Amino acid sequence: MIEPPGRRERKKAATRQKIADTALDLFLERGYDVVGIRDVAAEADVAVTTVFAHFASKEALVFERDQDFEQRLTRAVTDRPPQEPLIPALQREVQALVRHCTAEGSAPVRRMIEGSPALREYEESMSLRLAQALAGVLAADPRLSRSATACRATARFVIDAYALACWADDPEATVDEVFRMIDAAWQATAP
Amino acid sequence: MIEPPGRRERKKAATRQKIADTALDLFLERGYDVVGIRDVAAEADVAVTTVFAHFASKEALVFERDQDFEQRLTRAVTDRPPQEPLIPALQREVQALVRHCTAEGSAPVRRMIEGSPALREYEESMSLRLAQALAGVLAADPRLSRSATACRATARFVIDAYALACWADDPEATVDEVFRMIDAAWQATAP
DNA sequence: TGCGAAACTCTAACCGTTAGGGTTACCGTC
DNA sequence: GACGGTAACCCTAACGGTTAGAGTTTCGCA
Repeated sequence: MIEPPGRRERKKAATRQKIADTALDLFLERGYDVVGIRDVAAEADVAVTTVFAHFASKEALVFERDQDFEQRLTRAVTDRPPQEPLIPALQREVQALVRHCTAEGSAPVRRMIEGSPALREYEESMSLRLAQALAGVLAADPRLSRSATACRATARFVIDAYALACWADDPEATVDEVFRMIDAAWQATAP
Repeated sequence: MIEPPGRRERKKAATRQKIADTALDLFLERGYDVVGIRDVAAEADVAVTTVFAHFASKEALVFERDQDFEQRLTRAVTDRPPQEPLIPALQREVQALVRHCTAEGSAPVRRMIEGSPALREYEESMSLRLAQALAGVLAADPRLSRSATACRATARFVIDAYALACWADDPEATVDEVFRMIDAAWQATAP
């Protein structure tokens, strides 16, 4: 099924990777806001337009690592075992995502995000998209049958847990504590 | 105590007001993204730099109306009667804020916000600031004595209720429903 | 009256982003 | 193996938000 990609696709992927790597290196080395897109393009030896052919914005260069969060979260809901309750399944997945974000090597990147309002805003807007996707699968799950409002609220609460934990001193404990609240909130929506 | 402001301050306020009014008029009339800052400045008969002396960004021109949300929310917590429980007090205030945002005259503005990703992102980032301020007063309230995490989570949940209701078909019912969830979540944090 | 400062002005740029249009390199087909 | 289509890439030039710098007007106050 999986054909080995042709030269064309390999070159494209290589270009994308090189841009992302170069950008992150430059950002970490000199600072996010003193490095311009033109610098990144020059260092990666591509045209500025090529950068924007691969990435929608300067901020997107920083968050390439967590592209698949949306899929992971929605699958945690749709692919959970038949009798598995919703909240613990979500909690496990959020723990995994948070671990990924607060891993050893991610510390400099997180410090960089913390220091740039533009990056923090971008992360928030990603979270919003995440919450909307999650609300969608919650509303569609026949095992749940909750109101659209309950689904949307729960989705946002879950993303809140993720966002809070990413910046907390003790991420794992934060997820647990917030999910205790989410569980209570979810029970309160039982039809 | 309150001195009548001198000519200087009155002129400054008038300039600010004129810029905001002109901007909103132009935005609603021609569309947010086809109207540039230079257009606004020209129509208001001021320099572009003056616009930015009064407003931090183009988006801020649209949201001048709800500057005091932060103060209103925090006061709803700190100024509530001695024995008044937290959640209903917050719920009332959120209802008021939502009513303000979904009032008759606000419809065109909300449609404009809906149509512009930049404006929606800006609104989200304002919400984040709101949640942080709220978390602060919750943590400081001696009547509550909950963990910092519980305060932060609750604050975000409350802002979620506000954000969801602003875009819901039935804002008032949405606030009520989400606050039923928030109440359950908050009870679950009792020490 | 005159001084200091705040409000405002103009000019000229910086930076992210995009449109337009051209070149190269790969892929599938005859 | 030549060949046409097209995806990836390039360059130039611009647009629009935003800011620095430096000058001018207007106000408040001594």
